[in-house]
Amino acid sequence: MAYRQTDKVAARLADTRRSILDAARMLVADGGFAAVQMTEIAKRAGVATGTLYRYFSSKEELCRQVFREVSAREMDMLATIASGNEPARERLAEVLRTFASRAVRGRRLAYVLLAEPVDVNLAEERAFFRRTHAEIFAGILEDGIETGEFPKTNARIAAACIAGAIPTALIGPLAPESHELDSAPERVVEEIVSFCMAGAGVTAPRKSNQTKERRASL
Amino acid sequence: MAYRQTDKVAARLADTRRSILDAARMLVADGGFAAVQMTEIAKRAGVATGTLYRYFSSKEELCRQVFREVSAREMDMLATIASGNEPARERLAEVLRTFASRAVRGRRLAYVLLAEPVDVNLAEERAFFRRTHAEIFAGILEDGIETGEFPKTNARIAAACIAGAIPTALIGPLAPESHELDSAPERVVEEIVSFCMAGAGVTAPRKSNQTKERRASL
Amino acid sequence: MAYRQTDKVAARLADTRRSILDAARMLVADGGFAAVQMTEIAKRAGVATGTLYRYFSSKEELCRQVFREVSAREMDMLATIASGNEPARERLAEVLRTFASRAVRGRRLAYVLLAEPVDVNLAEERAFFRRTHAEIFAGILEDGIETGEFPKTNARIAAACIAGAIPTALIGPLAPESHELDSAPERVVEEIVSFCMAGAGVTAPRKSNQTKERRASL
Amino acid sequence: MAYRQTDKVAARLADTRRSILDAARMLVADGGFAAVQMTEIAKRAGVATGTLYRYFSSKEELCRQVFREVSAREMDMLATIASGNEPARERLAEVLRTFASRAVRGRRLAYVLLAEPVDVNLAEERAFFRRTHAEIFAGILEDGIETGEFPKTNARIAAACIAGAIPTALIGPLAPESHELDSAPERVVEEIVSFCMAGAGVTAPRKSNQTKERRASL
DNA sequence: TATGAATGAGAGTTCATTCAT
DNA sequence: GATGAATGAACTCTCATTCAT
Repeated sequence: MAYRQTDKVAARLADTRRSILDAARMLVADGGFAAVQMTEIAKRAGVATGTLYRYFSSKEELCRQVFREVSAREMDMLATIASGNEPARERLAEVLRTFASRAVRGRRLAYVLLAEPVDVNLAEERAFFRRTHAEIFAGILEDGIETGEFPKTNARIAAACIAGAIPTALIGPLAPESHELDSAPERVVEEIVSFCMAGAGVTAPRKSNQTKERRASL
Repeated sequence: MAYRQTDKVAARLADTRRSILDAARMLVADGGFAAVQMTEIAKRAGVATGTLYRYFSSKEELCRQVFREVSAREMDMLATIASGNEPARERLAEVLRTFASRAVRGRRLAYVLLAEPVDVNLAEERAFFRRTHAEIFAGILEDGIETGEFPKTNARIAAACIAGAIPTALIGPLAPESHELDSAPERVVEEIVSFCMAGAGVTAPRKSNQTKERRASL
Repeated sequence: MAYRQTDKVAARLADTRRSILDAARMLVADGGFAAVQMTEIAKRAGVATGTLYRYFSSKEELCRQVFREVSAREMDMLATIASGNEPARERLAEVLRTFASRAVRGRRLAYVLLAEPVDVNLAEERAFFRRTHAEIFAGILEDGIETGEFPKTNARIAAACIAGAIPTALIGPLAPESHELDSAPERVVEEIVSFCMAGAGVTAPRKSNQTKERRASL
Repeated sequence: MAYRQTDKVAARLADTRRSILDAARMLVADGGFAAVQMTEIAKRAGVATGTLYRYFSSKEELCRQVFREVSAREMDMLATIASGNEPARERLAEVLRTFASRAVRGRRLAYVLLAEPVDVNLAEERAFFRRTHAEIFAGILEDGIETGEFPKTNARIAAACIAGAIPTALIGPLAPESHELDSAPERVVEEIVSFCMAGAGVTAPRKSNQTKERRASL
């Protein structure tokens, strides 16, 4: 009885925590970290502002957690593909396609994760995210160089180029006309993938069927 | 009569204006536009806060001016190279080298110009800058495609990839270890240039002598 | 559960709101709307400045509310008398006495309501107040003209004269020596009523008992 | 020679002083004392802001001087009429007409003089003005009471009523429709004069020719 | 434990006044 | 004596954080 009760309580606590993080993530997706206000998070989560501080010691802490959660999902997805058994060339293409197509859907959130924020507090989190991100790319490149699939280049730098090229090509006014992105996102994604793979010294393989099936909501 | 030495006075005014813009630019370079405070600008410029408002009608106006100044310098420099008579391949390499090597020095500022801002007020300025920026790259690519130097690709998307790849590869924790950048920036720059040119379907030409001579302080 | 004693909480909120409005009204009475400062209101109300903004969206809104409250009380009181069944002559006398005797107590506040403000924001409120005010007088005058109690004159203009004469005669240095007002306010009020009624073409009736009983704090 | 030079200098000083006072008066007429800014006065007067402080020790001092000048003109005009040899009844009518018709032209300035300002600094000046003003009316009333022309009343209070009735009837939204004032100001003035004289216990005499000729710009 | 009203430091901006020229 | 750029205290308003209930 007591045990179940505790269980229930713990579940409720976890639910509240979830609500808060979800509310915060939605706000971040809408207006970036700079636009997030504690009052607004509380309102959306259906709790009082004071309650936020029972779950997170500060706004900074809450924002970091949001960042961590969102970026972890992305990194896991890419890491899974990267650790596969396919040839490096195919893994690279798949990773690039996944990265790019997911960024297309959740452009705002992708920007928040990838573009430098004004919040200095999140720099650390972002550093970790970007580093991991680049390491995934670099890992595949190194594999390919080792097996001779790719020409010998500085894998770290090429990885960084890729990590920058993709979101920039997709986000903001630099990107192709928005309607192009909205009407034929796959074509844009393929162009970007081609550019990056060419940059790494290989040609892009045909698109596999797997890619399509991955859930694409960021 | 008072103020007879109009020249002297005008010079002093121009100096003050310069001080303010310089102070603001330094703060922007340190923490981005969002972190800029009028009080702090005034303190660094060695003037009172009220003085700022004699030169700029609002914080927004001052920030826009800073943005415009910094971005204009960059755009002019790249546009000059782009409009040269050399083959597209050489112009592209030169533009990339200039862009990259300048960004290496003023990394923080380069980011501020290129990455998406939280400041809605500056969106207009940035949009113009990014568009112009990408158009410079795209123009060279199109030239090269027309002359047959480059394979046929979507110049706009490739341009966007380049515009993203370079600063990302240079800025922040994604970048190669800082000491690598600081000790041998040229090697890093060359790797990036290689990547981007390969992405566009050509190989990078040897570095010309011109590049080195351009002032590289952002 | 928290805040179960909703009544108590609501009462406290209402109290705070009251404190703020009271503090603001006192400051307005002291120095007019132009002299009101949010910091000072907060200090007098015993709250933080931020609290003011939980109750009123801006200084303007708060000032409007103060104006509305004070003027509504006055208008209601006069309107009630004006809508009575007594002969026009008696209603006019009663209205004048009420107006005058109330203005004697809250001289400064009466001025603020009636004299033209510098605050543009309040112009709307004041316009409504003055119009309503004058219409009450004009209504009685028109009634009296119709029944033949009063000679035929321009009721609107006479009403405006009355609305101006009374506070001016009572407020500020133009008024009879203050000690006269303080020691025998009723005599002064009667003289003013006589003047105004004579202006409208009738003689003042004897003072009824009702008048005395109306609460006279503005 | 030296004498003439000094003379010239003194004249120039006087001119500057005049320009400043004129500029200030214009601004006061436009927006009241609260809207006056030193910078703006200087600009209109064609001098530097610093120069203002060579002629007036502070903004307050300058405003007082403006107030004094404007009010002196009005008081002199009324005092001259009041000190004439005509019967009290005629002098009262003339004074009222002059006061009212001048106030019609310079409504804004009339308000500034008569309605209580928010500036506490000017209270003293206004007190003097209003007192003198009322004394002029009261003097005529007392004359008339003495000669038996007017019924016995409290002259001071009646004077105060008059002083309040006239501007209020003319200024602001309480006043008859503006177009009425603009199209037929004389009719409105006559109604007001009638009201005030009736309030004092006499009937208004026909309008004399003199009144018309007085310059009516406040 | 949850509440949400209250807090108050700090933001951008204004303007009467000063003082080097 | 005149100039006008510079001053900085004071204004209104915001929002992360706290704490009595």
